[in-house]
Amino acid sequence: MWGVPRVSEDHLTARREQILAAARACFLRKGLHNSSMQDLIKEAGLSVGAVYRYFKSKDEIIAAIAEGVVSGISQQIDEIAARRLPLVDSLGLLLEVIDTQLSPDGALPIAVQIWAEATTDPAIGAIAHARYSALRTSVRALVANAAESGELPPEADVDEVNSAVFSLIPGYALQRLLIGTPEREAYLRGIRALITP
Amino acid sequence: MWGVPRVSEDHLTARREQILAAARACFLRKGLHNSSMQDLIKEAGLSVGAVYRYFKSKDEIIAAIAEGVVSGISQQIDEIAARRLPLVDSLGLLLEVIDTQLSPDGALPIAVQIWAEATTDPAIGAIAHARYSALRTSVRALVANAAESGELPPEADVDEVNSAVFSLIPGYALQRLLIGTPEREAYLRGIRALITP
DNA sequence: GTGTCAAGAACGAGCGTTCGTTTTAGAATG
DNA sequence: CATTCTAAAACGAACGCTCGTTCTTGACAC
Repeated sequence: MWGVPRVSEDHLTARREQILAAARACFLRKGLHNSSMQDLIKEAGLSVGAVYRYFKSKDEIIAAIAEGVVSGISQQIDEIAARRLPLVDSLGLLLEVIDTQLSPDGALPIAVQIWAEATTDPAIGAIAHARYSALRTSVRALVANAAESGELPPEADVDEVNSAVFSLIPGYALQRLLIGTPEREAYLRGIRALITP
Repeated sequence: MWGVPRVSEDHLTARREQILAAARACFLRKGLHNSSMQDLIKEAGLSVGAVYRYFKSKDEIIAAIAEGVVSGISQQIDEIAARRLPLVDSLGLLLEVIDTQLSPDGALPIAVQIWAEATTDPAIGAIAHARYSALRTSVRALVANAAESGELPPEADVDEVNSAVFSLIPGYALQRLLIGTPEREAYLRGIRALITP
């Protein structure tokens, strides 16, 4: 027969999240591959056996983190798009979201590590592909709004323009992560000057 | 009397480059941390001792690769800037350069791995900072040209605009690496539509 | 008893690195 | 030119250690 669950399902997902949170903390501090299982087991305050009950390998933990790393950002972009503001204003709000994720406990430093992993590990590559596409699709709504409100040339292709607009997001994040500049407002002024010459 | 170099200096730098080339090949295939010293020693066709004569640790090899990974690109950007073409035309040429570096043996897949390492390793972080800044400065010449030839609003700040323009380069590279799109020409049309509305 | 769940000792594999030894290049010598 | 000599260069077995993972054990709820 099947055993009756000893603990609530909430407890189980909470444990899972506890492990993932510990893993994120370790990966942020030491990187995906310089964090040992022992590191993140200790960080989670659990035992080896407990962790291996919820994830059957380190790769599975990495994959789970890759799955979740930008889901919050996607949501927030959708909310911004729903407000149907002018393109540059939307981008301003979007950059605010990015700024909150640039901190040492934000999603973006881990996202960069996932990208690196994606270039050599097909399983992570597939996840990164899916998540990055989803982000790109969320931003597309901003560009579609701009096209409808006449901010773009009538013959402009929304997908093509979106490729360029979307670049501004990881481009900003990478500059901030690697060289610390520019400030959000300065970056926004740069965009404004570029797109309305 | 005293010993003189037993082999030519060319031989020594050639050996060094042989090791770095092998390391690049391994890192491309398996990533920085999933490539063992034995992997890249075998790839180089040398012995353990030979490799450790030229580099005193794996970290030193990684640092050496980080130093050199985008130097070729910087040069090519400078050449494009010297031609003083309209901004979008320069970007077109620049994207051609990027395309050549996107292939599985190009510099960019390794650059992404370096970025990831930079977020957790201060030594690599400093190198990445320097190299990324240099790239950004090279692109700045393109924007400065555009400002001089009246392609930008007179009050535009070149550095601020450059932050935005520069984003278009890693932004393109990341989209190509992670999701395979867009084509260069489509991307360029998107930029054109965005900046001349 | 019969099952789940957690604990942590134990394991083999593989890691980066060291080091004593062998080979080799080429100047010195006659 | 032939030989000797020596430090540089290359070699690769061996080392200590840490890795990710498995397995045995037992506590606790039915």
